[in-house]
Amino acid sequence: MPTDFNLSAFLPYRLAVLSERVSRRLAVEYERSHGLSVAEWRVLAHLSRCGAVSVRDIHSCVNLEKPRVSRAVARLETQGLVSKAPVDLDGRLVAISLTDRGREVLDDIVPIAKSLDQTLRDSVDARELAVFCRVMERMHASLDRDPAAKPRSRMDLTGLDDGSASPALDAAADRQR
Amino acid sequence: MPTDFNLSAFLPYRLAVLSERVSRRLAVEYERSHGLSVAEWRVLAHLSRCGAVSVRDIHSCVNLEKPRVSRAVARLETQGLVSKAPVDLDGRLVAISLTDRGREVLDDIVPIAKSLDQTLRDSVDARELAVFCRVMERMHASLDRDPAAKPRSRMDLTGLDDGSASPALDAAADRQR
DNA sequence: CGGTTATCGTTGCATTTGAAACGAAAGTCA
DNA sequence: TGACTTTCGTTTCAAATGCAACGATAACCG
Repeated sequence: MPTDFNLSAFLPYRLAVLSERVSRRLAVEYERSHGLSVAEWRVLAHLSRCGAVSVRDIHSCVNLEKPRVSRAVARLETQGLVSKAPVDLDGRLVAISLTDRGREVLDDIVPIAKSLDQTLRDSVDARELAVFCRVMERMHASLDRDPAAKPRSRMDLTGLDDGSASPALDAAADRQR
Repeated sequence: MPTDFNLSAFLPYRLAVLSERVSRRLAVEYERSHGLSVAEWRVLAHLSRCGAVSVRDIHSCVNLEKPRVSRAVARLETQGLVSKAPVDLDGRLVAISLTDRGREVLDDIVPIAKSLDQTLRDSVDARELAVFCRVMERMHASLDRDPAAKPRSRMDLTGLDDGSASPALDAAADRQR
C-alpha cells in the first residue's frame, strides 16, 4: 500500500490554516482603519503597555524578526504614530514610544481587535477555552524541549510580566548608577 | 487611563505564534531531507491521497493561493517528483500526479511529519486534544458566519471526504458522457 | 589604556509572496 | 454559428520577508 497522508488531520496544518484565516480577517481591519500591517499593529500593541523600548525589546517580545521590527517602526514614525529618541546612556539604543496620534489610532483599533477576540471566545464555552489555551501552552512546552525548534520569545512564556518592559533600556540605566 | 492591550492574551496572536513556531520547526525537516518548502510539502501530501488533480483542486484543498500552487508544482516537476499531463477532455486543465520518485520522497518525509505530529499529540491527553480540535472547529465556524472572513477551503470543512479528489477533472469526464 | 569581542539598529540582497492581468480554452445563449 | 462570459494555469510586478553583513557603539579584559 502506498504511503498516504491525511493533511487535514495534521496538527501543524490545522494550526496554520486557522491561524492564517484569523490573521487575514484581522488584517482586513487594520488595513481598513489606518492602513496598518500586522507587524505595525504588534508594535503599537506592545508599546501600549510599555513606555519606551528598544527595537530589540520589541523583537524579543512580539515574535517579529529584527529587520521587520525596524521597518515597522520606521513606517510608524513617518506616519507620526511613534517617535524614536536616541538614548544618551547608550548610543546604540533607540527609545521608541507612542505619540499622541499613536494613542489615538490605538483607541480606534483596540476595540476592533477586542471585538474579534471576543467573537472567537464567545464561540466556545469558558471551560473549553481554558483547555484550548492549556493545550497551546503544552505544545509550546513540547517545542521548548526540542533543540531543533526556535526558542520561545520572552513574553510568550506563561508567567510573564515578571520582568521589565525594556530590559535593554533598564540595563543602560542600571549601569549609570 | 490610556488604552492598553495585552497582546499575549490575544487569541489571534497566540495562534499565530504557536502556528509559526510549529511550521518553522517542520520546515527545518522538509528542507533538511529533500529541500522542500511548506507549499511543496502540502502539494505532495495532497497528491498522496488523490490520483490526478488540477492546480485548482490543490488550491481549493490545501489553502495555498493559486500562483503558489502553480510554482510549487513547477519546482516539483523539475525535481521529478511530480508529473504534469495535459487533459484531452479539457484543454485548460493539467493533471498533476506523483511520480515514483515523488512517492519515495513521501516515504521519507511522511514518517518525519507523523513523528512531530505525534510529539505534539503526546504532550496532552486525548480528551484535551479532542477539546482542542473542537475549539478550532468552532472558531472556524465563527469565521464562516463572518462575511468579511475568507471562506474556508473545501477540505477544511469537518465532514470531508464527501467529495471527489478532483471535481475539475471529474466534471470534464462527466461532460464527456 | 588598547585590542578584541559583543550588541545595537539598519540596510543589501536574493527570495517569496499574492493581487491583478494575461492568453488559451471552454461554456453560454441568442 | 458567433459574440460574450467564465474558467484554467501562468506570468508580471510591486511589496514583503529574512538572512547576512554592515557601521557604530559599548563591554570585556589582559
